[in-house]
Amino acid sequence: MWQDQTRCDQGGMAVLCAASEQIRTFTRTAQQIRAGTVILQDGDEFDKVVLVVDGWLSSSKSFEDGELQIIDFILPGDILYATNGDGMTVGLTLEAITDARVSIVPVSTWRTMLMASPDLARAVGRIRAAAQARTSERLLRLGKGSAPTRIAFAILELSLRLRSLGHDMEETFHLPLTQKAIGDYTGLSSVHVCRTMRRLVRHNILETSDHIDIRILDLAALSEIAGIDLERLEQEIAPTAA
Amino acid sequence: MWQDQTRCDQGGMAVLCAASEQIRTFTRTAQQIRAGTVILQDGDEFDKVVLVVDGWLSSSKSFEDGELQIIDFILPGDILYATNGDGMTVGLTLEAITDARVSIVPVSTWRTMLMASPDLARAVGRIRAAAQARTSERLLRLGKGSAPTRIAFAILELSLRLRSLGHDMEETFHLPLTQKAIGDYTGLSSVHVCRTMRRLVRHNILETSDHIDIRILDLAALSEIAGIDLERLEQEIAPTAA
DNA sequence: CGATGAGTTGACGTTTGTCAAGGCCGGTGG
DNA sequence: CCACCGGCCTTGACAAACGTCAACTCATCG
Repeated sequence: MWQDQTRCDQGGMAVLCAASEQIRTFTRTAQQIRAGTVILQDGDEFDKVVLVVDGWLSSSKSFEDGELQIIDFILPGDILYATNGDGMTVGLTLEAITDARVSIVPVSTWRTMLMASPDLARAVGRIRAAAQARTSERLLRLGKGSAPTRIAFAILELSLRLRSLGHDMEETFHLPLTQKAIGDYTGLSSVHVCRTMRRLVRHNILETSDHIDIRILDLAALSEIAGIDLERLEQEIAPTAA
Repeated sequence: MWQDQTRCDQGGMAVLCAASEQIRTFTRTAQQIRAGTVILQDGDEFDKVVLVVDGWLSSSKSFEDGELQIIDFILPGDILYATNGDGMTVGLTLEAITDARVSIVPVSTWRTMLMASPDLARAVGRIRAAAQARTSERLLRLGKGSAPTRIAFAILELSLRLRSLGHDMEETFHLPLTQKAIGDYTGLSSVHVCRTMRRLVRHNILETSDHIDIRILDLAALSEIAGIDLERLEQEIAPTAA
């Protein structure tokens, strides 16, 4: 079981809490969600803002034939604006990957909070900018990247995000994901994810234990395969305090 | 040459103008950009907001080897928040596809405007939500869609966006794009774009003239190939007045 | 102890990219 | 006016990447 729970006083959550006392209230009154629960279905009516306090969520979309694509993983301190351009419905399925705690805030409340605290508004702006930058990087790799590129990038992206939540990058880190989930995130079949990860292990770039506890052995090589400059990526996708 | 210029009193631009007198000022003082001009380079320092008044822009990212992915087309009435999570640099290359007119607004001015006009803030929220919904749909198709699915979707997405700018869907519409650009948008090679579009033409789903003036003959078939319900897609990606 | 679900590996088929050649069109310079 | 050139589209032949199917292992759980 995944017990290395991230704490709400770190990463994006810390930025938010620093910016607004009211956010801290939300972290206390957040609702518990059990792993596997579907919180929102693509097409539902919903116009609120979702604040993740703890745990991993995924937003996804799928075709009618069942083919599913994970749009993003949503980690503690992230904010999900899932509502469509019509302002009434959502275009994403939101699911808890691990046990999680989320606050669901009506837009009117949210807007009032942003108006009341310019610091909070700036912090939220940074968090949204970071999410958008991540999405752009991923679009590039889904469109033009090979399987190794996509997987290396996913691993580095998630390890950076975990690091900003207080994990150490030198250590082995655990992703609460199956290979199928990684495939749904990278647009690959689970079989090909397996093959590609085995190859990275054989080349002494990664080490795995329990199939999905990952330790990066050769960060430079992995970054090159991912097609990134690690420091630049961190600037892009890690929201900094305003 | 592309002369069917969209006008700033339609679509998203109309929504914005209705919400704020100040926006109308920006549309008058916008700067002219010539087709082909690179406005921003991935990595530049830049923390302003770009408002498109007229013409087509593209935002893109690329690998060091030159492989390029168009992240989004930016049409009149769209707003580009290109700044990264660090609040200082941009993670996108912004280029004018056609002659264009854009306003570049400092974030402080922009924030002040949003604070001053709740209507504007709501309209901007809708426009951002629509852009995000479009991106999610495209992520799904880049990850799990076949070439025909991606191309059919791109055509329908763009035709919907043009329609909300006042074009008629029954008519032939012109995309100011080469097949290479469509490939960069859909993550395909230009050769495969060509093949796939020829096949759609042979099946009497599309008709083309001048290679890229498109008329949709069988909207139902195209929607099915794209994997969408046309009405639902319009709800998602067309910002409605708040 | 069987059942289930995840990972692993091999064989094979399909989709898509790459390379190459040719055609069409608009522009440019003699 | 014409020859030439460069882009872009088109098509075919071939190669590479990735998905699918199937079988096996292993750990977990009831």
